[in-house]
Amino acid sequence: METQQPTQLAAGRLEIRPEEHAALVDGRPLSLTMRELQLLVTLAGHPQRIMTREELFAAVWGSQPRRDDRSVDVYVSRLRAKLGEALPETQLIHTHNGIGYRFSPDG
Amino acid sequence: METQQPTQLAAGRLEIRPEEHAALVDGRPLSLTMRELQLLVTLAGHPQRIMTREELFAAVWGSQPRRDDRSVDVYVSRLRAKLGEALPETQLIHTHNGIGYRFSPDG
DNA sequence: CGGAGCTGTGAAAATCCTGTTAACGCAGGG
DNA sequence: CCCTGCGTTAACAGGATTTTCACAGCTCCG
Repeated sequence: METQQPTQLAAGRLEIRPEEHAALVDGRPLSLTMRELQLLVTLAGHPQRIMTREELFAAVWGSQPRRDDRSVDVYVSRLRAKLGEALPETQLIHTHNGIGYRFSPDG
Repeated sequence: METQQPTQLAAGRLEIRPEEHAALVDGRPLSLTMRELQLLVTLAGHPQRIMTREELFAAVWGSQPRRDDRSVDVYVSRLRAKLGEALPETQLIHTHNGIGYRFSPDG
């Protein structure tokens, strides 16, 4: 069981405070939904690591995804949209075809 | 225990003087009730911080809210109405779904 | 007493979030 | 070219949450 309680995660101008339910850019919180935040926390909690959809789903939804479930993709898309609004020209979440996604603190 | 006694809180045209039981817009006092003022002071005392209903209730009512208590929401609504009258086109209090509310000095 | 204002509560109305599906685009292979 | 596999995102319906309204009890005065 991999439980982690980082009080703070940082990635350039982005700062994540899981216990405060907040993801800040320049000190200003983004309005993320619960799911979006959980997903971001999970990804950012494992920087530079390629995480499979299964891993992500398990961490955020707490169960196994159905076959052909696209929830993770949809939420990554929503998350990217909001991050992109606050941090244009920055690509924090990278796609790894056929595998999953990876969070890179440095763009 | 986090007690603070700021003699003054400012947010653009809004000025709050807790010890004088007053909230002013352009020097003109708003007529807020006790609860509304306490709520505003609490929120404004933690700018940009997402505060849960529990935190807010504890700070303003001095106890734990019942389950499914909507007092905080109702008072936020009343407070917004009065702030919105004095400062149209300004959104000082932001909702964070599933969590609580946040005060942002800059709209 | 009678009026005015504040409070908390319940419930309807409005808004937002979620999970799902499907359409679309892109790249690679045959 | 056409087909296929994969990722991205628009759209939608249902559910969950928040916002607002109405109301009844209280208190504070004149």
